Amino acid sequence: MATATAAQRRRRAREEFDAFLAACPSRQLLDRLADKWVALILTALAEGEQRYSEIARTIAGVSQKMLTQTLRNLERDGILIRSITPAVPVRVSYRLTPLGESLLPVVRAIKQWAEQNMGAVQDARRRYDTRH
Amino acid sequence: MATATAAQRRRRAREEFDAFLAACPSRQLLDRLADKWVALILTALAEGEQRYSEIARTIAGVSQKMLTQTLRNLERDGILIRSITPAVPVRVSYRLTPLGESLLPVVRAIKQWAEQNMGAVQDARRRYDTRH
DNA sequence: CCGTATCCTCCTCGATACTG
DNA sequence: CAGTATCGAGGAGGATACGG
Repeated sequence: MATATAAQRRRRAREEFDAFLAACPSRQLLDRLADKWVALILTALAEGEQRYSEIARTIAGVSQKMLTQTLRNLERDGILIRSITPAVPVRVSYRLTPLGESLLPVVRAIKQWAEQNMGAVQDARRRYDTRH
Repeated sequence: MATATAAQRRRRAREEFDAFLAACPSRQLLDRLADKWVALILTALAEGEQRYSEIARTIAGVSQKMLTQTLRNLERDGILIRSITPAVPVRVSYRLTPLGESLLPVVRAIKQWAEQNMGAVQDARRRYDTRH
């Protein structure tokens, strides 16, 4: 039956494309940067090493779970280093690696475009919404 | 009761932070760019005007629903223009606005960092995974 | 102080079917 | 050709409670 075959072809094409996207470096980077808390963490650590609780205070809206999870992901990616000072209570600090620091210009480029142009985007949205 | 008050304070702090993030230009831009299909659409349109079906063919993995939805969002944001040629069947074309074109260097910066450094990230992940 | 473990909710996205 | 409408599954992320 022709329709079934067409549906199967579409499914297969999608699976292949998903595999392509999963392997795509840009896609992977975009997924990381888009994580709700990554840009904020990178910006906080741009000024130097910070303790867990300092980051948590700076980024007042983050939950413990998400902060820990995001920091772990970034550590795994080699973007930052986690160092534990064994004391009571323990002291855990995070700082950017050179790889992490090399990401800062990209974050700043995004920030700069946003600050220069999101106003125009807002205007465009208002115009669109009144027309439709 | 002290615990209830602390919980309420946390909730309130989070709500304020959420409002801050919702208004943050960088956050808004990041959310757009991170949309699964936006970077691909921008890249496709970087070469010039394209018809709906051309974009759909180029981005083989996208569903009709998501392609239309993403294109509408980008049109609403003033990133691209949708033009309809009344014929049978109708012909709908999309092209970047100057605002949309100004976004291309940002996308390219992301792409460039990814292509240069995601290899290092992959290596870091492998090292991390074998250690843990 | 710095987490881990569960549960639960919202929201995105894909599948499918239908239309001018 | 270029959509729109509806439904359902899965995952992200927050609330809460507990642990070294």
